[in-house]
Amino acid sequence: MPHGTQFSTRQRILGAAEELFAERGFAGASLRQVTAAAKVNLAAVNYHFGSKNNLIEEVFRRRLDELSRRRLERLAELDAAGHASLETVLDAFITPALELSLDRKGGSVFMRVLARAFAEHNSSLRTFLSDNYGHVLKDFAAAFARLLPDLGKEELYWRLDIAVGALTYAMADFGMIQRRSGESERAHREKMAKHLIHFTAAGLRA
Amino acid sequence: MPHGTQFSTRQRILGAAEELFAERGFAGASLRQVTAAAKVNLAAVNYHFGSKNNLIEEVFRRRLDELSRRRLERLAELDAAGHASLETVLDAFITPALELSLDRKGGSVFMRVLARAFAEHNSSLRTFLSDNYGHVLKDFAAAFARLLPDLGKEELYWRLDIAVGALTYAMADFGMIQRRSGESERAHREKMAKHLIHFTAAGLRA
DNA sequence: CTAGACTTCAAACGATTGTTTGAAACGCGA
DNA sequence: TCGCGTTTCAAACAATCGTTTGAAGTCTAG
Repeated sequence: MPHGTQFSTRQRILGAAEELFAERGFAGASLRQVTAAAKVNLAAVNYHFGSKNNLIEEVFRRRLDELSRRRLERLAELDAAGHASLETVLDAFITPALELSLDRKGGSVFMRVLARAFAEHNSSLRTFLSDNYGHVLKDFAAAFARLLPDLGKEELYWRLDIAVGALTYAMADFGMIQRRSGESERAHREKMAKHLIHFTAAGLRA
Repeated sequence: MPHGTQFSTRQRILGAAEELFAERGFAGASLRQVTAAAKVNLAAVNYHFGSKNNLIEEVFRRRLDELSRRRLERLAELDAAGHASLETVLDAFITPALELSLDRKGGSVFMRVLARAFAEHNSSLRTFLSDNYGHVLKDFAAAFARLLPDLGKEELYWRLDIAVGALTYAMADFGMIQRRSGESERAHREKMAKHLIHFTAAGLRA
């Protein structure tokens, strides 16, 4: 790492990798495709990141550090203000992801990558994500436990597991509903978030 | 195709491919790994299936033909008997997938492969699945529309999209809940199906 | 202006990818 | 037993994979 800002090459690689991993998967996107899309030299990946695996982890770290911070921040605000409800806690989890998606041109690029990670069952990637960001899910689970005191622990965990599935799948835009022509990406995603919160809250209450 | 039964090589390849695609993805599992696991010659894949892409499609066809048939059969039974409710229709969708999972030693191998297909956003695989098995989802959507007559069409589609996400994710066993030691795979999966139906029905009603 | 750390580059490394080849082995009807 | 369609096999194809190399280029502190 030198002195001045080093955004250029590193960030270009991360951006291109994110899009190609979302589109073709981690194994399906080659470093040559990534570096070509980023318009940098092939060797730049191993120079800046060491290996393809490290690049993959860095793609997650770049987004998840801030995403986790924002989620926990919103959750803490709710607890402090005494405004915690199923709907507001779900909103604290979803809205930061929504904003992240809307930061980028294509929409939910990173969320698609994140959903891919769930499919990697025995990979070291799941260990990496669980080790580094598992505490976020734990904090939210504790908040839901407080809001649903009548639910047994096992019952609660089942419902949370299903809820995470619904959220992951929907935020990754894996479904069949297409954005209506003329409707902005923002409007489409916000409508989805609204339905998602409504649906999941009802499922958790059941 | 010769005279006698030809289960051996073809079926061994399909079984090994299914497991490796579930574990490493379509791009991540090579034909050499597949043929080694199936204990057949490398060239057998191209001889029996023509290409890797055709093999992938055949992995789906082998399971989805019967799965779709059973799902529609159960749905038709419900309609004929007048027993259709949110819970029973969800059961008609989930139980056949559950039985398919329990047919095999490892549990939900094929369901994991199926969930991988959802992540392949622009691939020809999604087109193949949509073209050949889209009518199943359509029939179920129609059944739900009849059961939720007060819901607007757009509202209904949003909820169904979210429901499919929850079902896909859960049936693929992507969640964090582990089977309890001492608990059978069957008992674990049936418990999941019960929670899944309860959660999703509540979300659809909302 | 020079020394030296940092970054980029073209080129190549061996390994692995999907696919093709032609010969060998097989299985059954005639 | 012969002959012939079917299947298996080892070997090789060009292409692509992740990674490494050493030289060329860029930049700033001194």
